Amino acid sequence: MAKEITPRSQDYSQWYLDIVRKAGLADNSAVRGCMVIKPYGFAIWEKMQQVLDSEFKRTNHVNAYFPLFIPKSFLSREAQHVEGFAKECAVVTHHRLKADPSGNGLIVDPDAKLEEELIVRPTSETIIWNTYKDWIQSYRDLPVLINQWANVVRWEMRTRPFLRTAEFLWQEGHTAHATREEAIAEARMIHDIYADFAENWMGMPVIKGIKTENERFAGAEDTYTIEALMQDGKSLQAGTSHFLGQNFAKAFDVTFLNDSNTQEHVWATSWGVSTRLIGGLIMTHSDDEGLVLPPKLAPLQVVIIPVPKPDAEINEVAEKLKKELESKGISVKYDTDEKSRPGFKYAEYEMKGVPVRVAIGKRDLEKGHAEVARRDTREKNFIPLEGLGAQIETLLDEIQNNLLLKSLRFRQENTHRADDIDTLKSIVDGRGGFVSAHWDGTVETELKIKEMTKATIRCIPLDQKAEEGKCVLTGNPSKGRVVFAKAY
RNA sequence: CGGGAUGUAGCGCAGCCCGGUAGCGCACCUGUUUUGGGAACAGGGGGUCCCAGGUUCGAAUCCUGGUAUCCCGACCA
Repeated sequence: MAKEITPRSQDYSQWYLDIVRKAGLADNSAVRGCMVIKPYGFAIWEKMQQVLDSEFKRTNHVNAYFPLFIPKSFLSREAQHVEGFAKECAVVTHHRLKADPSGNGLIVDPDAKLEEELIVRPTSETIIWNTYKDWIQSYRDLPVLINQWANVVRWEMRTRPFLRTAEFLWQEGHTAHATREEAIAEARMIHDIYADFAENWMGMPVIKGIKTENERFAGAEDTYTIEALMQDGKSLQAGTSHFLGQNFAKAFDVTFLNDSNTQEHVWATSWGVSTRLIGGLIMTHSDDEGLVLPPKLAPLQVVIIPVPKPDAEINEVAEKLKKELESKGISVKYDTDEKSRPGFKYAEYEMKGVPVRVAIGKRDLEKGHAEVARRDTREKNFIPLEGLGAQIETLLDEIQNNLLLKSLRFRQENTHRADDIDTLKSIVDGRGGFVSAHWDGTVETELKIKEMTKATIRCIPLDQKAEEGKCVLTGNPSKGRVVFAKAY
């Protein structure tokens, strides 16, 4: 029994915080709203980075790095962009401290005030487009396909580890193109990469769609989003890819000469996923016993536990199995710590979401088998030592598939249709989930529905079927259903 | 940024009302016995009681001011 994790049924938020804490993913820090990502949590992020980074490179992107600070004036160049971010910026006003003349400690030196304040980047469009201006002259300079791995700061009023922190880690891609079509194709391609990553690596099914005017990125013409349904019936925006049109090119005066010698503004995209994905990963699979990780992203895939403690005979079998698994590219730990007993270790590794646990004791050796437990279903089986490595390899694939199937089933069971506002409200107020409903396409209606139900339009699904209908609120004509849900 | 609460050992808390040598559980260290689902016993270490001022012979406790965090709202990847 997991004695320290609050059950989901009792308090979902507390459960989430318990998992983050007890699985050793992150700690609160001395800084409000900022967390310390601990080695185990960071290892998951590193795995995510590896996969995404190689996908970006496969699609011809390169990495670069731009400054943490942005001159205040840059932010105001693009009108909607300022509006979207101004309220949550950390600002640097001085560059020096000095001893407090009236006692101990330090004060900000008033003589060290900056000419122009610097904003700690909430996102890098402005500093990057200011730079692109110098890089782009001709259609031959295009496209520019750059990604950066960075931290950003958004001064949020309320924070939760991974899901919303004042500082977070992410990647942000910023691309420049000669044509509208090419930029849109780029934004869509990245959208596909994000969706594939969510499903095939995280085992987290997502709805691919477009944001409504009200929900889209400040400064974008279109925002493509992936939305995942969490266990508590809320939706998590897991990644976005924006078609920025010529907004930033115009704001920063980035033009190029096309092949017929005319000046044009560049077309842009930007796209990002953040450490928020880790929050999504937790809330998609984990249970009351702790974290559950899909094998493809688990820092440790298999743990071998000697029962009750290591000895020469067990060590030999365990080490051999470890080598065999490692030769298949599987990460393995043989836990020879003699201070804690097997039961403690079982609970510990379940808490940490290690996909497969192998227990080997004297009795097992006599019978020529080992006890293999899978974290996702918590099933245990005795499997012959002969061929055990291959069995485990298969089992890891099975777990990966099972987690996706399970989440797909959950989403299916928690996706409903609503044809009137009362139904919409009762679903949202009850178990939550995705609600597919008609909407008349106006911001006013969306806001009114939000006010009444707390649900927002998560997206207009890309695979939206043309379907004549009436808006759930106004009864005005609608051409297709959109997805409502409460959001994180 | 509005409403409410809380800061005492690494973590979780009691003590405060009614001022008098700072405690409990977990964790940690040492030892012994244990060991197939979170071991037991014995001994031990660890504290600017959020900060500053005040009242007092004496403050974790009372008073004033600050500050931080958490919860509920509004705002948001």
